[in-house]
Amino acid sequence: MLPLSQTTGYAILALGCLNGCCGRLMLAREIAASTGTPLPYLSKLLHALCRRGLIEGKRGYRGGFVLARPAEQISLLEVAEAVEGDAWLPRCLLGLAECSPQQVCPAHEFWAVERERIKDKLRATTIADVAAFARQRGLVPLRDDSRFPPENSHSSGSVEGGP
Amino acid sequence: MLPLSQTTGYAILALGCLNGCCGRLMLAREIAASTGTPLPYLSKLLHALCRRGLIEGKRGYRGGFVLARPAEQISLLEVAEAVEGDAWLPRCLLGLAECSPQQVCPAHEFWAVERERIKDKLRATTIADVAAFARQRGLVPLRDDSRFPPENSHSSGSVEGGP
DNA sequence: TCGTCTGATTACCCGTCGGTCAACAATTTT
DNA sequence: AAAATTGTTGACCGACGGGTAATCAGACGA
Repeated sequence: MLPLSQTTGYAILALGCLNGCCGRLMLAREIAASTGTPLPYLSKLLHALCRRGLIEGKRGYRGGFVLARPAEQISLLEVAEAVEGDAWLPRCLLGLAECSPQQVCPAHEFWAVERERIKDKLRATTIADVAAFARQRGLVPLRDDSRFPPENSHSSGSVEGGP
Repeated sequence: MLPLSQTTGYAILALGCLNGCCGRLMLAREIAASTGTPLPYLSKLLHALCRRGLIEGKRGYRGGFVLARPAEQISLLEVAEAVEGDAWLPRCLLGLAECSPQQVCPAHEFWAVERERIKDKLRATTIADVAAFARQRGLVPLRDDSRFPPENSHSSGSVEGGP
């Protein structure tokens, strides 16, 4: 259960990325560039997050993604459960398949407490908190507004092309 | 890093099993039956534990396995590191590949503390503690002494039987 | 309607983990 | 030496996570 998968890490970064782009649609391509996630892989992940109601996607011309709710209302626990699915079930710390309330392993009580502590931490941490981390990496503030021509100007929206 | 793998669980049960068979050689077949581990899979695992110096094996007729040290001196942390190997390296709780002391994730400090707490628990728990769990399952006390005809009334525990 | 932009989907590749099978090698008894 | 017993080893399999490529399908502007 414990260390979240790399895929969940991608999801967390992607959501943090969307948070930096307040209200505006963000392209999967941009999120991929910002977070360092392979675009095709990210695409599937984003779709899954759509199905789970964490973000909203719009396809076609001027499509993209937005957070479905304010970042402060999306906990990492929610993200973890959305991405990890059934793998998020509590397992015995020692890897004992037979460990149960009837047959408790030597670390059973300890692990129950720790697990709850960790879940509490994930519950208390939100996507908004992740923004600070993302900003450290200089990844969020892309804000390539050339994609959103201000209607009163007809500037060509050539999307740079990246490094 | 955290929930130990199923394989480590097998190793823990196997070692606990050997503990119940104080000093005597135990067959891989018996360990497999007692712990519910597939025999061929267990065989490789036992061999790995031999290489890591946790147990000693003897092949051929009247072969088997014994603990290399008293069960009280074998910590679960040692078992985990022996079985999991490099996978036991500390990873970011959130699955962030870029998480490092320079770019700390929102759970970095928290996770460092928790991880140490868990390692301490594993360090403090030994194979002797596992025996209680194994006994709960009624798995340990096989003790099929018919395999050990009393040629010498007092088994001098001559396990080493050097080459 | 057409062309283009965008996400969605399908198929496939690779490495690891848990697991199985079969052949092999070592040791002791006969 | 032969046979019986036991651990050892390599090949192989299926499932799953991470990753890639190519194609499909929806939305908008002209």
